[in-house]
Amino acid sequence: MGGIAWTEEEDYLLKKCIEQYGEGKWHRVPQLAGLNRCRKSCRLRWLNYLRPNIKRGSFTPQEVDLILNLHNLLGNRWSIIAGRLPGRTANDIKNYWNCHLSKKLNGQVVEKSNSVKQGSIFGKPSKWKPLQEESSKSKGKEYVDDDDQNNNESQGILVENNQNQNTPIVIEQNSSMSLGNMQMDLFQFDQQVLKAMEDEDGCNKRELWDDWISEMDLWIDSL
DNA sequence: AAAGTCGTCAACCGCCGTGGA
DNA sequence: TTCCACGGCGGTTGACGACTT
Repeated sequence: MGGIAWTEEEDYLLKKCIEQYGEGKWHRVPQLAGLNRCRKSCRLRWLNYLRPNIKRGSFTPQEVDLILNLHNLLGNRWSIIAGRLPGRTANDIKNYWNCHLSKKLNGQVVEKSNSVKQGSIFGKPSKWKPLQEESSKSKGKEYVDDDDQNNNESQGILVENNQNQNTPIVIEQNSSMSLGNMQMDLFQFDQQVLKAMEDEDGCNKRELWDDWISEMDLWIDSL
């Protein structure tokens, strides 16, 4: 483990505290619960372990499929991915990805260190690595992903991000989501979003994103 | 049986965005 | 407008059990 393990007593105190005072106000939790832990540790322990309805055990094939597809679209945005998988925590999904999926996919479509390059509808400002650093990928030009060693030639289109010019948007062609018989043409959807974004000054990005998430929710609910 | 290596995952770290003063 | 505290996030670490040599 990466730190000092929580004891049963600490878990009990934290749980009791959250039940009494509710979630939030994490800065007060250590004091209220009588724990010698920082606010972040308390929050993490609650979210990843103590919270009700947390699903334990191995991931189902459906969940894995969903993770793969969502990661392909969103990159390493584990909290958003976790939001689409009821009962699973972002930490669980991140660990699962790092232990299983990234290795499986390494050399194919996604690589752990720069997975964010793939299929992100909206570039994430600041933390996301600008594609300009990649010699073979220039702004506004089609590219062939270097990481795709299956030679599937996963081509995409780089579109300049309105908000942060260092963070291009990458949409993979032929990207779709499949789960059983369900099929969703996300590339087509992405194109609609991009078209809409071109017409805006960037201020509506959040709304577009929310719309997209809502569409995703409806789709998942329909499964 | 012992030593070395690998895989897993809970916990920590540091950064960022946001909201209030 | 600036500063600060806080919540939240993704990346990383490291302990420990399982497996291999």
